[in-house]
Amino acid sequence: MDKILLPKNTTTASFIKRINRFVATININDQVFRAHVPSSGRMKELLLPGAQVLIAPSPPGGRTDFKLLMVKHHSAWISIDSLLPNRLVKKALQNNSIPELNGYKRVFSEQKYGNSRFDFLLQSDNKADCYLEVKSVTLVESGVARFPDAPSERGSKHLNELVDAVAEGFRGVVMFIVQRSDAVIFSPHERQDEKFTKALGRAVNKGVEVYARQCTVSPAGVILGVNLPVVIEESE
DNA sequence: CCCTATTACAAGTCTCAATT
DNA sequence: AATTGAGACTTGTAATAGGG
Repeated sequence: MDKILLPKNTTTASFIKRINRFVATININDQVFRAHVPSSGRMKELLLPGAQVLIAPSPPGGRTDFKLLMVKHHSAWISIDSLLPNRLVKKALQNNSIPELNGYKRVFSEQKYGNSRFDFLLQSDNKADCYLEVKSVTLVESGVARFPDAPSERGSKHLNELVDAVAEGFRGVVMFIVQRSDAVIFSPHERQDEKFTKALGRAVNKGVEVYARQCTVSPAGVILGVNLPVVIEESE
């Protein structure tokens, strides 16, 4: 089983507000602390005032007291650490437990390609190199997991670079890791980022493979779950 | 004057390169 | 071999600039 365990010294707190991209304030026993927000998404549906959050102490010497790990939403925990999916996928690759990506001998992290850096490069002696990009998803709307949570120029750029890689004869894969368990399908967030949605459709047409995975989330950790159907609507 | 648009800044973590 | 520094990465906020 592919699983990322959270540190044992976690506690809960009440979310107050997000100060900026990186910092939020939280309430513990009516005392206010600063907490690092380890995710670039907006998460405005999740980070509501009063929401229960799971936190861990930040390393000493930093500028925040705690780090946000999860937020409770409709009585379910959702992981908001955008780096966790990378660790999860890395573990799964090492365990050879992602059927679509089995059989590669070597795994490299953060490999440069063109002007981008992809999360993983998979290599074997007898097949083409495979570039893999992992995306963290925290937003679900009525069963539909959505990405991105905020318009991102980089997201589209990554997809286009994957298309280039495929055109060169490599294998290109993007994998969306949905850090919650209430999704039924995955679909790009067209309202939020039209460019990304179009880029994803184009990428698929050009041979980039797209997968989405659900997760089982609890305060103990995050377990990689089943595949979700990927639905990309044709808009043109 | 006010509303919109643009811009700079803040922060934590990771990687890679350079230095000890 | 181990440590350090720079750079990339990201959005909300505030300050500033520009147009009406």
